[in-house]
Amino acid sequence: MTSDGASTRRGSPPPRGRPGGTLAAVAAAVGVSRTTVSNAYNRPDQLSKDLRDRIMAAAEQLGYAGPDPVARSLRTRQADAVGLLFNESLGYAFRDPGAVEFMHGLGEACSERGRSLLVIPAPPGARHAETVLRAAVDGFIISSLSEPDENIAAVLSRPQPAVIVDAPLGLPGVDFVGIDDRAGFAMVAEHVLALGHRQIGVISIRRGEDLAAEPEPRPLSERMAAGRIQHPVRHQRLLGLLGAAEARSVSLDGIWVTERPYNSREEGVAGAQALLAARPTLTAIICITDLLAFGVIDELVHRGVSVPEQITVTGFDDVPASESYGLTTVRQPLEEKGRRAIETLLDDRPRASAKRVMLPTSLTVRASSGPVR
Amino acid sequence: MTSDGASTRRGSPPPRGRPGGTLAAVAAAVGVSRTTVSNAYNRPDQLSKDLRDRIMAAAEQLGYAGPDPVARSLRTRQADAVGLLFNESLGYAFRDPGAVEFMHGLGEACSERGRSLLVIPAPPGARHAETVLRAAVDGFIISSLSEPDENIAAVLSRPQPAVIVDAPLGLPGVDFVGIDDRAGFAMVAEHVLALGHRQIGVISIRRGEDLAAEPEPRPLSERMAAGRIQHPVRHQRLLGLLGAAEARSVSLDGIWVTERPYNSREEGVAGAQALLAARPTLTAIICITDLLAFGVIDELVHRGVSVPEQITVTGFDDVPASESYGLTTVRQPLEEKGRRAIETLLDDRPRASAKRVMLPTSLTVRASSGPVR
DNA sequence: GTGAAAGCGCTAACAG
DNA sequence: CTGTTAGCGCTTTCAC
Repeated sequence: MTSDGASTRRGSPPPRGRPGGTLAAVAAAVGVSRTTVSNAYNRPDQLSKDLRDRIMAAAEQLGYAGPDPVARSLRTRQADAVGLLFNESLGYAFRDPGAVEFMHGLGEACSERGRSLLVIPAPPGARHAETVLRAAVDGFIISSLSEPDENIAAVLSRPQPAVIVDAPLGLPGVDFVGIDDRAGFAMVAEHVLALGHRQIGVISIRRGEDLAAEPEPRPLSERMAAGRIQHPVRHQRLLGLLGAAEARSVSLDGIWVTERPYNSREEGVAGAQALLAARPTLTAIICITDLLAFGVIDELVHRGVSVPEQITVTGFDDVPASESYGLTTVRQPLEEKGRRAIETLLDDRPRASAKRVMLPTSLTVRASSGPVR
Repeated sequence: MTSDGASTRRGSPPPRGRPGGTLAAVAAAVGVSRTTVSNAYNRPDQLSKDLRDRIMAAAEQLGYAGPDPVARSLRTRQADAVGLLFNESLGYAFRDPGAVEFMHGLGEACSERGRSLLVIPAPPGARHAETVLRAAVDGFIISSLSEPDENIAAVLSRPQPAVIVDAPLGLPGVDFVGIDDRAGFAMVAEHVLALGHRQIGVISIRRGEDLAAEPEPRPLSERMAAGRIQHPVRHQRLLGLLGAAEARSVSLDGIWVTERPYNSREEGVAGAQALLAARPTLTAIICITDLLAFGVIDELVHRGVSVPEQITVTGFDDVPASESYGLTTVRQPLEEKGRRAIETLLDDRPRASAKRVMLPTSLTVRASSGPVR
């Protein structure tokens, strides 16, 4: 396991770095009490300017950079930091433009409130509960994890508040910020169906386990029936598609789905290849994310297949690059999701029950979708 | 100013969230000493399994999630987190694939050591010294900031160790991890020169101030002479180009540079347009980053200009996408840079002097560069 | 304006 | 295996 370094903590390993005095030392040097030095830093208006200057001078000379953050936190019971539990390894998270937008919102909202963001990677399967339990934060953002997760359990066991973003769904008593993935995805699906498409390929994502065992495209109905453990967000989106088809009484027989291990442009390429090989007659490819759709478009262009004349392509998220790609997709306010998450987490007003913030989605029709021919 | 929220901290605002007992309460409930409970969590092998189980049961019942991280940190003098001071706003940082690779390395290295990453955005001009001073971390990574920076001063005033990545250069006594940007950039420059190019456009980046005042391309020699404050990394790269030209006794007259406000594909497009408008005869465009080069290639393809037959394009960094772009560039081990930074920061062995880790760069020639014709 | 006293919650010797 | 003793460095009443 990886998180072992932390538990191997015995003896008193003198931490590296310069010594750095203490508040008490400064007080002694100036000949005042600790209170006064503390005031010099925290309530400058409580001292004469002259005394304050003398204290700061002494501090500087002693190499004292100000109150120790940890000690201060212990005393004030505020860590001035927010923990972010992410569903991916850090590096992977940063590669996903949707995640990036979201984190941007988080980051800005934190800055505005003088909080830092403590990023805690929680890739599926990794045992980082230790890390979660050791995080000095005022609260946690849990971002689109699947439910049975030891990290979530760890977060919820802690006394600090938490807000869940996107998933898991419906954890009782925990604040939630997200979108209606099902309704949102139903919008693109309906759009594609309305254009007359009946032979449709779907590219979704599935992580972990025995993925290699069944990478081949298969009918959507079969896939849904299999009901394997699936990420809630993905699952909701597929349900939206299903609902749209049912609403129109469209047969599910023409809808096939392939599942890829990552959300990346490359997997979009591979997904398109797999789909086209298995179902050469399809007229539309619906992707569960924009990134996958980019890969699909790349592949189709590469093959000389015109979009949307020959094949319609759609995404989901509306990340910044989607506009230049002319991608038909569903917009969700990613950045705002981040902001609202922080806002909700740090909102001190007492509440009767868990808060539930649902952000709007909207269909954005661009050049990548057109009527079937 | 933004960091004000933090300083408005008076009175004792009872933090939200469930109450959550203390170690002492658990000890009392079980009828043992605090040491024993502490041991139950930190040195499980020091107790009988039976007693430990009883303790854990009592803890669970009391809603005690384990030792308070802040109190533990105060006692052990370890925060189990490292601070990352970044030169950009969070969102912008994540948009840069080079930065993403680097952070990936940081993240992985942190995970392996059971550390979290506390991200502190430090966009130029923002006054986040307060945030830096309040961060509960074991040390700081300072990532490619320009020198006169209040945040750097704040970090260095603290007793914790720090390591500088890429820039600022040559801060005495502080560990450094980076590459030789000058020598690295000289490699591509020399490559382009060797291919016979003499009419060369350069796209660099400049942030802040009166940028709008002089966005027009101008001769490189003029730009270097202007000697405006410039980001060290960019400056070193341009120096590398200069050196390569001098080594070949190539006249600087044919080399023109445009500076863009961001490192993005879009700015690459704009840069190419500006350069081509000002210098229609150029046969090569050298970019200071891969991302800019992608934009240049996009624009050239869009114009029907063939690369490299008509115009050679080069980048710098060798981010993952560069391979599929067929971009000639200089490879730097971005992810390893992240790993080594953490490694260096957390290396407890006493050292005589500041460590200086220089990572290798190498020229990667792909399809985007060719002989002048 | 300034100080004395009392802990925040925990872990690390050291004895038993 | 378990308990006793001492703080880590700071902020905060409350009095002067």
